[in-house]
Amino acid sequence: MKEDTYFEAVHKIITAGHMITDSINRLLKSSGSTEPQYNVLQILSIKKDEALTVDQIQDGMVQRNSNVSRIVDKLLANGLVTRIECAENRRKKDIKITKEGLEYLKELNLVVEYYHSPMMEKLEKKELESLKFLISKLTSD
Amino acid sequence: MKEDTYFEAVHKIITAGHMITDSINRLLKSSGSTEPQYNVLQILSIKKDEALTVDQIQDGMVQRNSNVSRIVDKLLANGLVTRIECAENRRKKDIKITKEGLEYLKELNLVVEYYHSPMMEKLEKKELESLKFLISKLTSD
DNA sequence: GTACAACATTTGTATATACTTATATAATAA
DNA sequence: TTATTATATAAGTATATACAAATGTTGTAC
Repeated sequence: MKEDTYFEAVHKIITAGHMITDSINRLLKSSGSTEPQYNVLQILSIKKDEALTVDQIQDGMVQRNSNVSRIVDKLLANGLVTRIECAENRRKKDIKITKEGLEYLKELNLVVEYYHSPMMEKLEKKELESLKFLISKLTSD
Repeated sequence: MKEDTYFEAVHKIITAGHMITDSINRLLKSSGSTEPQYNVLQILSIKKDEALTVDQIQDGMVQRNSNVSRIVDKLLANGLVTRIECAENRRKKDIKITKEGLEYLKELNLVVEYYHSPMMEKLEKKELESLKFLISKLTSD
């Protein structure tokens, strides 16, 4: 029955997704960080020369209910990001990753990549592309 | 590059998994429940005539760090499960879903199925099977 | 048998999260 | 202008979660 196959597939997506973030979170904690903090640093690092607002960071977060303000508070306290009032719109905040933040992110990336390395060999490139395609199709509106 | 494809695929799994559980959690809260509570009820309903221990329930949980004891406390307070000392091993607890629990679960399932119904049409049976296969392969040890 | 380790669950506690409300700024309309 | 509404972020608060420690039970070595 198709319905059963659907629920099995979705269950696999859900458990795999949670299992991966849980494992990474545990590893990151050993390095003094957390998955949400890592997530914010990563988002900021993509366009490391331009500032992002809280909203823009929120959009990229895995856990959508993350309180980015408070996560940024913590990163700020550790000198990993800067947060200044946006010049054009003083409601917004310009948040940027610092040089220290980028350095620290590199360390965290090593930990995360080490976690992924065995999994990375499990599927061929074609299979990974197929996986991407199928999930995109499933979650499209 | 294969590595990029890998990370894109994994990112899709993670965001899809979290997005689905978040959405379902929000819906369940409108029905007076939560995703973890629903998860426990579902696990208990599969073998509804035999009791499960805290450990066995834990194994089936999406969020592995769920404190099953406390989730069961809440279900118990609402009469949805029973919890008695296991006869063979008094360290264990025999937890069972009640008739009320099964009825309530039916209601929750309607809500959850309604959420899934549009997504269920997105992929063909063959595609769902392929998805299952790929995630299994990715997460196998 | 008594001690000691292992096991199953619960409880304590600090932190994080979800959700609401508040604050401040900006945009719009009368 | 000055209300009014919308927007962006932060703060308040209750609940949930993560992790450690405690409790009670069983298994095992001596």
